[in-house]
Amino acid sequence: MATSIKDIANKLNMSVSTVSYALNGGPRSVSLETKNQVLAAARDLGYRPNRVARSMVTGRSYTIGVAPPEIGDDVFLSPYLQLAINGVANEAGRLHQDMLVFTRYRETEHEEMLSIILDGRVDGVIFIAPHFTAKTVELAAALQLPCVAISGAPVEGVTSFSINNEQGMTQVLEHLYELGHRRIGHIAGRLDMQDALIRLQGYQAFLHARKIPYRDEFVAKGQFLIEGGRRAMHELMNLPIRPTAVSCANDEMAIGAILATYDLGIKVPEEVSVAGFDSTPSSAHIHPPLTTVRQPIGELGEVALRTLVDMIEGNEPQEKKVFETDLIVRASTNHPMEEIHEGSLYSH
Amino acid sequence: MATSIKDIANKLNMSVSTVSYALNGGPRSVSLETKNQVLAAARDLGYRPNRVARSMVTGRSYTIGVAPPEIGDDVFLSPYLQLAINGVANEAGRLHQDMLVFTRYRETEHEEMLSIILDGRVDGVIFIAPHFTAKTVELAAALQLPCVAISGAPVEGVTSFSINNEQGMTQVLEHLYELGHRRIGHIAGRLDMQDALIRLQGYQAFLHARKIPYRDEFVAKGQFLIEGGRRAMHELMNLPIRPTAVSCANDEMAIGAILATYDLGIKVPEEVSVAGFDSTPSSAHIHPPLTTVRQPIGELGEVALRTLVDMIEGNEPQEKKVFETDLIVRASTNHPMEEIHEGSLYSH
DNA sequence: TCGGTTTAACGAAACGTTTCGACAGGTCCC
DNA sequence: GGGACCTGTCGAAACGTTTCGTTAAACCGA
Repeated sequence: MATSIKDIANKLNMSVSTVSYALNGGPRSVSLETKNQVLAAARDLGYRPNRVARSMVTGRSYTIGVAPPEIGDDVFLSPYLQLAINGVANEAGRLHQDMLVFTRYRETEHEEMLSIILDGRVDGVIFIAPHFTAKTVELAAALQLPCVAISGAPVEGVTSFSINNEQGMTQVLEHLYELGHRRIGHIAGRLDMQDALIRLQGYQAFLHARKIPYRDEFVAKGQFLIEGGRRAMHELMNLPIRPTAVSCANDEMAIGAILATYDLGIKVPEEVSVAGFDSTPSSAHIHPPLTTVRQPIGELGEVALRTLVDMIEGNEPQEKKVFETDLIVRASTNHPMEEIHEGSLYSH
Repeated sequence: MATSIKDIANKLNMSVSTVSYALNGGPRSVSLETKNQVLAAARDLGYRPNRVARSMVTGRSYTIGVAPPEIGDDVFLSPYLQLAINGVANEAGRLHQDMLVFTRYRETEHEEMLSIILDGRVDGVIFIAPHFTAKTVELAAALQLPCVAISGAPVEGVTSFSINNEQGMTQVLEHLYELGHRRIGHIAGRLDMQDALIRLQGYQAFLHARKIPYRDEFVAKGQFLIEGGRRAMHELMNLPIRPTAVSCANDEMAIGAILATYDLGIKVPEEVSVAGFDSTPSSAHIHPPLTTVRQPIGELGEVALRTLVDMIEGNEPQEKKVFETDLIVRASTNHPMEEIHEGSLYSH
């Protein structure tokens, strides 16, 4: 067995409380001599404090929970999650918190999930991109568990951090519009996730504002995945009348879309412009490099963690915060070809 | 306060032990009537078991620790770590283990790190790509803590999972050699990490076996990072006599190397071949797509976790396992140009 | 010298579980 | 009808801490 505070107490013929005071430097004082004895004995015996026992009495674990979106296996392959978790981890390190990742989200219902979250191991939870169909976040918040969400849009009654999705969509569509595009397609993400839905709505709103008729066939679904984007792009490019530009709801699908253009021998951006969303690292390396919308995902993670720790410390939670986006123009977007070669895009 | 087992006992005028038996279905039997009463009361009171208290007495937390390599901020941006952790998380979910990520590695010395690891929150630890200069792994193993390492090479006295780095290097260098390359450069990783060192040694061994003289200036250091690879490639391409092919110790540096060729207006693979190592997702998307060595990082993570849980359950640890690698040939490598245009590579 | 404060230490309760020893009552079998 | 055995329950100890109430001694100023 590992050595405990009691072993030290026995060895030195002291009470455990004295040893505890000596080890922690409080809350009562001990004589310098005692303190040195205890420290020496602790070293000799290879004592290591048991944080589980401590957290039983203090109620603090200095560990925060991270709940990824329920997307089955391979959650950690999502660049979005990677960036968010990286931000959380960076800030957690600074604030001396460890990070408990719940790996069993997928197989659980709200009740079971809540039990996992509330079982005492963590002081609070960060939900990353929760499905808005899942009510776990709201329930957890209602049960007084400190928690925050990084999500597509503010969550009712929960401290949440999101980006201005409408703004981002407007930026990228405005860019395409100004390049001269009028037939703009959209590859949508998982529509059970806030970001996907709001970006699609932003797309529709933009068309409406510009008085461009909405065509159902110009919207394809890509599930936020590379392969989904690839399939969706095949669909769009096989239409009798193709879009001249495609805005994708995330970079992974945009990468898939570009891979589809390789398949089909279509040139980007000469024959079709492709834009992404998120500004993941890969977006800069694909050929051609992606025009995309930068959202400060890592920063969201950092701020979310900082706020969560704040809430745990007992401070008033802020209600929400919305981050701004930037357009990053790279080589995957340009003027539509028909301005140069009239009609050439109608080929099938 | 959250409701406890004692609240249920009070409400029903039972002893806590009976309630515990009813809730857990053992180890003693309870009457069906009692059981139903307890279950109903638990539901009514919103009871959730406190796993911290349970793990105090059982000694099991059903949580495994993940210790990333000590590489400062932005650990989660490393594709290698992402793939490994993804594998660990997948398998952890299946085996009902949560994953505690230690975020404070960087600021701690062995002793402090050990205290964090051994503080009772985890049943065992997976070390991912530990520096071989850091002795934390060995110390943890010596202290009887179940632990495994995913690392560049087997670690003395520790159950470890690694890939056959020599094999991988031989595969990629053989490929370049057969394409006709004789002036082969190498961009090395962080030489305080096993993988980097062994790959460099593999490079040297290959040259020796092929009787190609080793040139110091053909080896540049890239720290396993994109920017490092880019800088290193600039160095190599500015040599009076350039290598005609460059093997990089990981894909990120290879991507950096390709970015460098963009900077310099050098064509890949026409003027210089570039090969990576790891087969990360991005390697397939960079232009041109990277020839690289596939190592089953995710699988390593899965097997490591499964083995760790096995050890926790008390089974004999296996000593180590070495995984095989495959060469993936893509468009970034080809015959050296000088076979076609003699001497053209000497231009500076 | 005396009351009051400070310092140092002890013992015990508490956190929420699990599980062992004990015991009462019932059933079974020869 | 008496031991052996099972079933259901209780009380208490244990896990390793922190911290409160208490006490005894030392110290201080008037």
